[in-house]
Amino acid sequence: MIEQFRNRFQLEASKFDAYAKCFNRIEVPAKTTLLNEGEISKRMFFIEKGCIREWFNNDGKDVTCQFFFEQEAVGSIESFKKNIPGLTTIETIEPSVLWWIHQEDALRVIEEIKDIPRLRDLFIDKIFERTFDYMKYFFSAIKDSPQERYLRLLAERPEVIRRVPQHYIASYMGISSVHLSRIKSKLSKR
Amino acid sequence: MIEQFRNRFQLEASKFDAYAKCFNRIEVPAKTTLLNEGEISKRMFFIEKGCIREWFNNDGKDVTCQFFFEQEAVGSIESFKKNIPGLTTIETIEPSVLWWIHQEDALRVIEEIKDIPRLRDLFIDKIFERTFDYMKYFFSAIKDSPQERYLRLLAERPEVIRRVPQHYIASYMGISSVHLSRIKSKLSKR
DNA sequence: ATAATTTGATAACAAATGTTATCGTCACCC
DNA sequence: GGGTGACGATAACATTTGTTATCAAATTAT
Repeated sequence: MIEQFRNRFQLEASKFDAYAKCFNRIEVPAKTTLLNEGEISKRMFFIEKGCIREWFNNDGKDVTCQFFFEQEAVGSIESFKKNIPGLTTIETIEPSVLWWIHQEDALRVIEEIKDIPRLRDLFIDKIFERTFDYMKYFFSAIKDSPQERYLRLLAERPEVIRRVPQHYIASYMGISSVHLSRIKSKLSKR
Repeated sequence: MIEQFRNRFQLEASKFDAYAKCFNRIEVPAKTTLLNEGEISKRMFFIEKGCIREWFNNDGKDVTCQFFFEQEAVGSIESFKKNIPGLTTIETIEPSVLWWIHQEDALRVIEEIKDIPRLRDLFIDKIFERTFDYMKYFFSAIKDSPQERYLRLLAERPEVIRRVPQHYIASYMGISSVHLSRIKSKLSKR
């Protein structure tokens, strides 16, 4: 994991090592809560192995708002800067191997990165990508039927379909698990 | 308009004037198409007065994806860097006074801005804000009923309700105009 | 191994939402 | 000032989606 980052960002060795010290490796079983509103000191996670979902409580029902897999960062910059949407809970779906960093360290690293043009541009691109993603999700939500959205998810993020329990996917799609089951059944009859 | 920007960004006079030269003022009637897939050279607009909607064609129906009002920028950075979602059309809803800039000029200004820490941070904050907005829209789409989303729109962006024709709002909410009419009627009966 | 829990499919019924059509009002154009 | 089209309300009916309940299979815990 560490080596991947070293290659990816090409920092000077001393600086990289300083950053690397901030990261802690943990292994956790499935259904482990990593972050919730109770916690005061926030953390950010990188997934070496496993799969995570982010969700929040809406009138007693959980609404899943995102899934994360290997090589992705969770508990990310957005929720660091503001708390949106309200406070979310992050928990593992599969047994996972994670690297975590304190929020303050992450923010400090980001501030330093902003002065290195190459990394700054990389950072800005990452934010843009995230913006595009959420634009896509939003547009898809208003223009596509649930069945179309399921097919889109299957095409664009097959990992989600393969690895995530179906009722979480239904919640993420904003439909009932019964309805998702019907969609699958209808599709399989072709 | 120009003076507002001068105050907002506090650039050196010479640089500011160079930028200012790139902007062109136009006045257009309602329902004017400002940008569509036919156009090769793209433009970006700032609204001095009026109101704009952005939409795209989805199987023969228009889907409205956003509304813009005074002091907002349209045809923005996102669609400059990538073309998402596909190509959108931008048209005025009300008679409007606009300032436009060539895409290339806008990109050049942005590149220069990245080296001025204060403006760079402003720029990054703007992108973040946009990301948060679309996250909120997406989450609201999966967790709230159409009626709740209407009330949210009324609370958070009353301008949209006041100034935009209802069938555009319905399209933006991803519901039929009949259904939106029913929601309003139901709410007014309380 | 057995029990308990989670997951997913299905049916029956209820509620929400879409579609099509009709009508009235209002603004705009000649 | 009469026509035209845009806008919005409403009704009737069709379709989609949610809810609740039940069952079976798979997974996990003891």
